[in-house]
Amino acid sequence: MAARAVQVVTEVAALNRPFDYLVTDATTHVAPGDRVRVSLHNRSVRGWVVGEAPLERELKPLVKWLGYGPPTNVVDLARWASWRWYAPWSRFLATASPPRVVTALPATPAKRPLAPTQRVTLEVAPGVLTLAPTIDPLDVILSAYQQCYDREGSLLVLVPHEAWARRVRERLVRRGVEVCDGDDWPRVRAQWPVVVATRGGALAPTPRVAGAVVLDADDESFRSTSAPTWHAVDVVRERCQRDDAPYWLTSFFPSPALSVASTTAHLGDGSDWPQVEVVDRRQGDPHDGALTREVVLAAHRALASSEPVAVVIILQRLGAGRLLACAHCGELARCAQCAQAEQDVEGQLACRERHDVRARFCRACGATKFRSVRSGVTTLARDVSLQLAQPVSEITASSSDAPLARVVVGTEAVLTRVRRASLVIFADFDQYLLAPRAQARRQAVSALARAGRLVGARRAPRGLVMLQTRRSGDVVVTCAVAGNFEPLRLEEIEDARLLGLAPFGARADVAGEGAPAFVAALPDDIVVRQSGTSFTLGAPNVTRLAEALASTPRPPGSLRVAVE
DNA sequence: CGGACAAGCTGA
DNA sequence: CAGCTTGTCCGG
Repeated sequence: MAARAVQVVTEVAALNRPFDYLVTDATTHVAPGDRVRVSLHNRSVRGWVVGEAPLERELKPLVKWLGYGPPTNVVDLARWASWRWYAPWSRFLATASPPRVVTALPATPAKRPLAPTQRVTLEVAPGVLTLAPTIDPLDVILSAYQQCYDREGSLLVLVPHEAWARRVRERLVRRGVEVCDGDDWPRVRAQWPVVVATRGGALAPTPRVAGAVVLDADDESFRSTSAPTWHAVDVVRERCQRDDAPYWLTSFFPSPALSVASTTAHLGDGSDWPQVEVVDRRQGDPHDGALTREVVLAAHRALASSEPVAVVIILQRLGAGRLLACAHCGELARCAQCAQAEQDVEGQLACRERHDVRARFCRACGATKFRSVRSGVTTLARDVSLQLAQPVSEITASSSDAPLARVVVGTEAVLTRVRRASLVIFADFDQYLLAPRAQARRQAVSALARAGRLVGARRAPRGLVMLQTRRSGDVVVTCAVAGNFEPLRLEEIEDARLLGLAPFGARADVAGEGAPAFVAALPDDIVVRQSGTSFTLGAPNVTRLAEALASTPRPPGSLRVAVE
């Protein structure tokens, strides 16, 4: 047999290119994607075979075949991702590889058709789907499964969190679908009929995708928080285009990046959103406690219902949501005008609206020492318990599953822990509206949607969501009342267009010792703004940004590039 | 990245 | 001039 050579990308991230090695008698079966051990500069390193190489000179031999790696389509996809997010190819190959060596693959089961009784009549066209809260996303998955049934390859289903992924798998198994966990590397590699995974599943090592579904595609968890900051939804879109496969992206409220230039469809209408009532705190009695009079009345009506959990009260603490309490008497620092909590503002005290910037002393006892109170939820729970004369359960992301009282107070974590309620109250909706990050408003819509699931928009009697706010004219609030978020979506698209945000532009942050030299060498059409020691790049689109980054020589010194 | 090797510095 | 540090180069 003729001698053969292969290209190998190593785990040495700084060497972001392949090296050629000779295939030995012991490694004749190596195929692209396989994990191998090679000798590089007198070091023994692991790597991935990424292709065949010409045999034009003396080459070092492959040291060892270690096991299976991603299939060729994912090797290519990883290379695309490394270009798109300016990161080493090996980083994405590692994401698509098994944590432990895999030397054997299971046999793939045949796809099984859904039982006629379980078929969904709903036929959802591929694209971006605006899903009202009461629509069960499982119907979208089943519809996608039916539509992709005759296509070769796996149906890839991505969900934001593992707990949700587990629930989706269980429900699909009950319907007789051959489904596997995205972490079950050998099965995914063997092209299992359906793969349900979280973010990393975008690079699932299935040799071919028949189609893909991403639930809650706007969820932040689809973006990697550590470098490279790649986005699973972009990877899925690219992957489906490569395999000529359809994809469905669901969202309560599609972001501009998702909905512009995609076919979008709506599932459900205004009546699938909860009934929303606004309580304007500007007109309320300032002596009301944490809950206004209207809310207390509504809570008592809800307590008369038969729901085990009648009332859910949400207090989202965004950003620096700390309260200051007097270290001497424990009184909270509150604004004399609006009674909202005061924060430290350059050594002085002031509420968020800066009604009265005053010296640091306690109004009750005059002491000047304050301590920071972490738990706004605890304080609220105590107030609510007094106001409603009811026992109250507290839920935060860290609390354990204890039996719940009929009134539950907590952070947004409540929305995932409680299944049903007849009334959901947002104690301070302004937390979302006043937060500096634009993302907070999106979070508000998502929280409203999840609250809608709790109170069941279609159930009779229809449940209720109440918003305590001082900004009743805010577009988020008016959309919530109307059960129609189209005005907010159009506003977001306009903002994105003006600011050159996705999909109307692409950005990257560049930092490190090499950053000044690097940005100076970029092509002219890349806009560079300096902010402190780092730089922000702006380009007309992601393709142009990636091209510009790839074509610019890397200067000596460290360089951290975060695309988008 | 990290090993190899060369050039530079130090001290007896 | 041995022995050590620091810098630059380059990998198949």
